[in-house]
Amino acid sequence: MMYSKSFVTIAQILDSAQQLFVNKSYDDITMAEIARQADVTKGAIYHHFTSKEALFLCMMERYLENLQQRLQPPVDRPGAARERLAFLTALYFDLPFEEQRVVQLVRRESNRFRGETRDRLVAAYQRALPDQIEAIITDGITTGEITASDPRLLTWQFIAIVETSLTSYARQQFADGCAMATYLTNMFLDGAGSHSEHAAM
Amino acid sequence: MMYSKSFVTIAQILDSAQQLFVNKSYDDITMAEIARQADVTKGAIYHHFTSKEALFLCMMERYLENLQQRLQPPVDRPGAARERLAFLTALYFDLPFEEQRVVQLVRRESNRFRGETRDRLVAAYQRALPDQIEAIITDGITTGEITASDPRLLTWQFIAIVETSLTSYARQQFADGCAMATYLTNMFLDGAGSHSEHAAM
DNA sequence: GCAATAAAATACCGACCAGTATGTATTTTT
DNA sequence: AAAAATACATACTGGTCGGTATTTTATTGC
Repeated sequence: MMYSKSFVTIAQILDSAQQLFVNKSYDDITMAEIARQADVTKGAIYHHFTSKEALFLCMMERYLENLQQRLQPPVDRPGAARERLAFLTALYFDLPFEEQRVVQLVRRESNRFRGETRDRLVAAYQRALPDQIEAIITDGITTGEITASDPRLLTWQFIAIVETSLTSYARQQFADGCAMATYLTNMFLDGAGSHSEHAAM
Repeated sequence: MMYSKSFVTIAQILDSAQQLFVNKSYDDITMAEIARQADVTKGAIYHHFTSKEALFLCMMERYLENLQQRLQPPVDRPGAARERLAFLTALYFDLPFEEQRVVQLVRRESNRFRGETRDRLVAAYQRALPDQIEAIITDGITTGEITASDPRLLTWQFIAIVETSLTSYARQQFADGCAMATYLTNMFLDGAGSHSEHAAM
């Protein structure tokens, strides 16, 4: 074994696929395009992946598994939910912008798939983001820091708020990812309403 | 003149297109499928619409214009931002569930288009939702009811929070659309953190 | 260094689908 | 009621793209 050549090729293919799928929709990206971007031929891709769908899934699972590990520290460590959520969000914002946007593919493209592909895609996403955030939120509810409400709904709301920042307009409003993470976390916990005891920004 | 037969046919086509596009992605829906659903032929569709893209755009513009008018009352009337936002959201939830989901097509599919199609799609969406919500939020900032922050960002956050409710799981947590609208609005204004002076639910 | 096998390139196939060309029915106008 | 315009149907085409069959090249075990 030790077909290191293969691993390099596979990584090239996955990287190229990721880059292309982020900027265009699944159907708009052709296998030939991915091959060209990866500097290999279509035959090489089909040697390593059984189908376009399998390639997409593999790329997403690789990305999401990496994301999951990257976001683990604030989940494992104890502390105030506010700080842990802000920390997790800041870690996410540390990624290159293009890599941040890959998570959006789950929502954008998952409807296209059925059966095992869809299940695995959703499961990988679940592990990478909602499960980890929900763990922090559940802790926050236990300690009374967060209002007792459905944790899953709260998780979705938090993710939704963070995702609003994935635009160039939103980026311009903040100095860096850390400031943005703090703002978004505070917005989630304190809301947009005026109440003197909290500074939302 | 005024061939009423055409208008019926056109409406059938647009209704069918809307129904199909909500449940599957743009590329997965064929013109033949739309024709079959509308009980006409592909020729009939191409008689009334120059292209698939034009049909999609026409359908969306029709929907968004209708949505805009539907959501106008709380924008025009004065009052507390909290009540106006909750009212607007409740009006939205009064739509059949399938029609609520049509707004998601803007985010899901607008990347597919370029040039005029994209511009018109985004503009129609802007008029129907963000512009109207931003008007209320801006008023809320003026009166001090909402914290002074970028109104456009706040608008996106509000929309994002409301969109989290477009799942069957979220529906099950609430008795009706009005309760859901109140919860989501309060969540936006008061946040998820515990603070005795505000009841989040 | 030589099979054996994996990796990658080339050439091609079949299905699909947006869009068109063309013909026919129906309605409106003259 | 003839002419003209509109509405719709059918059959077809051109091109695209996922996938495969086959050949060539590189790598590995012996």
